[in-house]
Amino acid sequence: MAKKPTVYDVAERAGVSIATVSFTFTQPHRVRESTREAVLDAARALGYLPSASARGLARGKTGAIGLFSFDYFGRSSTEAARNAAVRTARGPGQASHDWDSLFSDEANKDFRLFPLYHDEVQRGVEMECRRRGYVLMIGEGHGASTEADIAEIAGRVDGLAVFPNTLPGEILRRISKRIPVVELSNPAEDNRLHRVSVENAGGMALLTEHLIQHHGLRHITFVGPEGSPDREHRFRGYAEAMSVAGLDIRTLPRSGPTDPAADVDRTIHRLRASGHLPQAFVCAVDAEALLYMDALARAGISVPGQVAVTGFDGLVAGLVSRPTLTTIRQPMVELGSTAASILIDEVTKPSPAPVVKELPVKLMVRESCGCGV
Amino acid sequence: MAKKPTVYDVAERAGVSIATVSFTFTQPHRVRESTREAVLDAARALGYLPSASARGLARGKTGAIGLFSFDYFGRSSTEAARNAAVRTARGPGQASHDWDSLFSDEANKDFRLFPLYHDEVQRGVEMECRRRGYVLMIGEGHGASTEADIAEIAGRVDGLAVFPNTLPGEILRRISKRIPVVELSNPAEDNRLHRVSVENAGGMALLTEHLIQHHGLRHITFVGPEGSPDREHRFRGYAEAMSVAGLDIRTLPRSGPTDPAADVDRTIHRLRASGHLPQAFVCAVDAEALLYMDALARAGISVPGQVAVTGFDGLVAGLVSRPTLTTIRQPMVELGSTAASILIDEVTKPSPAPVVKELPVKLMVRESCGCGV
DNA sequence: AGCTTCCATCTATGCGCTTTGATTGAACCC
DNA sequence: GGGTTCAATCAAAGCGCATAGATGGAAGCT
Repeated sequence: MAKKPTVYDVAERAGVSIATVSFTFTQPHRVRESTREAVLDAARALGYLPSASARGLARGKTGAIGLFSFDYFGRSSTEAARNAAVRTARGPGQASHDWDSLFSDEANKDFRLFPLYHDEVQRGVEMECRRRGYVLMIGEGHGASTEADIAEIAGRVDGLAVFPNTLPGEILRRISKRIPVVELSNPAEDNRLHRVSVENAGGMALLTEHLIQHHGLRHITFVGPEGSPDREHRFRGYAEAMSVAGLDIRTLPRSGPTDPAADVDRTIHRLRASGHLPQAFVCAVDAEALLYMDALARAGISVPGQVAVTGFDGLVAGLVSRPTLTTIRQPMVELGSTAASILIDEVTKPSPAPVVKELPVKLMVRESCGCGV
Repeated sequence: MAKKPTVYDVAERAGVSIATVSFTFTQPHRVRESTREAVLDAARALGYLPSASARGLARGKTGAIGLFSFDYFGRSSTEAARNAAVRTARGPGQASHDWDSLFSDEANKDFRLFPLYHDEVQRGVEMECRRRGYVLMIGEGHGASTEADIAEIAGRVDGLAVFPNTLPGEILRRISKRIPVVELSNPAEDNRLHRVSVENAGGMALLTEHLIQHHGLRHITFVGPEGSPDREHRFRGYAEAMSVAGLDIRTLPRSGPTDPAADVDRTIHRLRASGHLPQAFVCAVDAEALLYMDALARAGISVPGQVAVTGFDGLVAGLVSRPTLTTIRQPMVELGSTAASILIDEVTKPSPAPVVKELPVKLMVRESCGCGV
């Protein structure tokens, strides 16, 4: 690691001023061909690479977009996907703790075995950044990220995309005064950030209507972990479709994030005991649906024979599960690329008002609703 | 986007010098409690965030690690995983072009549906970076990346991890003079980069021995796309195990990357016609194994009944395929975290010689070799 | 020839921060 | 009380680059 060469070194070797060196890299047309060659030769010979820090400082822009994502440990959705994979791979008879024996690497538990929601979104961001000549900086956080964590990212990008519930609202508001911030969900509060979301309500209404009209179901219960704005919007779609059809709206709480599988087992048991098992569980997210399919299988209840189950997201896990999962697929990659696009536009030319986009979703009719079995 | 506040603004508001502001953020113990509070209050009031560019320039380090990865379009391994997913989801009778109808988003073809090799490695890099207080910068490339592409990344990180075949060797060598570079594979040439790889030869030997000793197979053919150093090392392991057992070494070329499925179909057809179908195909990578399992199924040949198939990598796709794939699992997450770790160590305290690590692999005995069916 | 234009290049400044070495008081000691 | 120490703070010098404005010279025009 020899001392890093700078514009000064290149300029000296090429016999020009540093301005000329800078120009040959940033505005080649302003430099005569012959001198340009000389500069490039010198740069090559010295192994020169422009320092992004200096460049960013001088220009007042970094040329990078940040994505603030989850950290991956202990998230229940990840758990659910893990379990789904095990069930699929080993058949319903196998307990899910077999997982570790499949992939165990003592020092290296592998928590991430399906491309989940945020993975696909990240891919979209990457693609758009690349297309527009930006680079991507990845940060990870959890609700309680410290100021320092986030400054580490926010200080080095021109725009920031964040998943919901990864950063405290107050910090987000502060950051958004300096750089554009786009949030990837329906609004939890009116914080005037840029925003890209999907047709949560419309999609869920569509799905619910499918169960009502195509399958003639009437006892349909909505389930799913509370606390996310997306969940509320989806519930609204379900509720609307049920009202229109003159059906009762029913929803079940979840006691908590500890051992969700056992929690769902208890719920199923209680419902069956009281004779109130619904004809369908409409779940707020795929991960929850997989959890319910698992629990129903354990209880010896056939899906979709006795009870239908649906999800929302469109994870690959729902495509390889048995039965395959009827769900609403979000355009996750597009979600990411749209977010990046908004940010880059804002960097270039700020708009006075927050940009809000809602992307269409798509009903994926598969087996778990009772179709095609 | 009001004018971004700087140390000067904070210093003025807090009634101190900029040095004191800097110290309260970087060496809090050096400033008196009361002034520290004053500075932090001022910073909060102004919405101050330190500029990473300025900081990087002043410190001579950026605090970021780069990962140079593939771009995702048109890669055959991705194709193979896609097809495996379809086969799994729809049963062997369904053609794989059904895929698009499953997930179609006109404007947004979704090429990335399983966590492939590089996804898992990336996760490892992310984890280690986070643990050590670095941020991650993602770049994507293809063999022909321009100098400018790569400078964009290399100029803004303290260390760079690269997948093999993503950057021309000469550029890599140049970059490695300025910042540590670690390559994620066995060496293609002796370029004196840092390196982390896995026991390619040993793992493949182990797998081959399993087929020979446990299943008593004797006609075993090695297949897999050429051109990667990893492939060569794996072939060596296979060849050694065969030699030790006194068996013939056989390998099949692949005609090219265009329509690999048809290519494999032809290969199978030709082998069967000539009566030389082997008892097992030992594949250099999981993706290739999935391709062979597909082709064999299309030809009406039972796996593992008539022919065994094995892979190498340990992708999730091989866990959900039918039959499940016997393979060698690489510790991919650990591969990534080790790479990041090497880089960060080098940034802190450069070592005189290239650091080379080889990680252990693990034999995953599943169904496609003939076990447990 | 004398004028203007225009192009290629250079000089000089500043981007926001870190860090060294200097300065100032206050506390301490004999 | 004079000298010593130490903690807290500050002034100033870069870090490597972009860029506005200055400069000089060649070409074009009358």
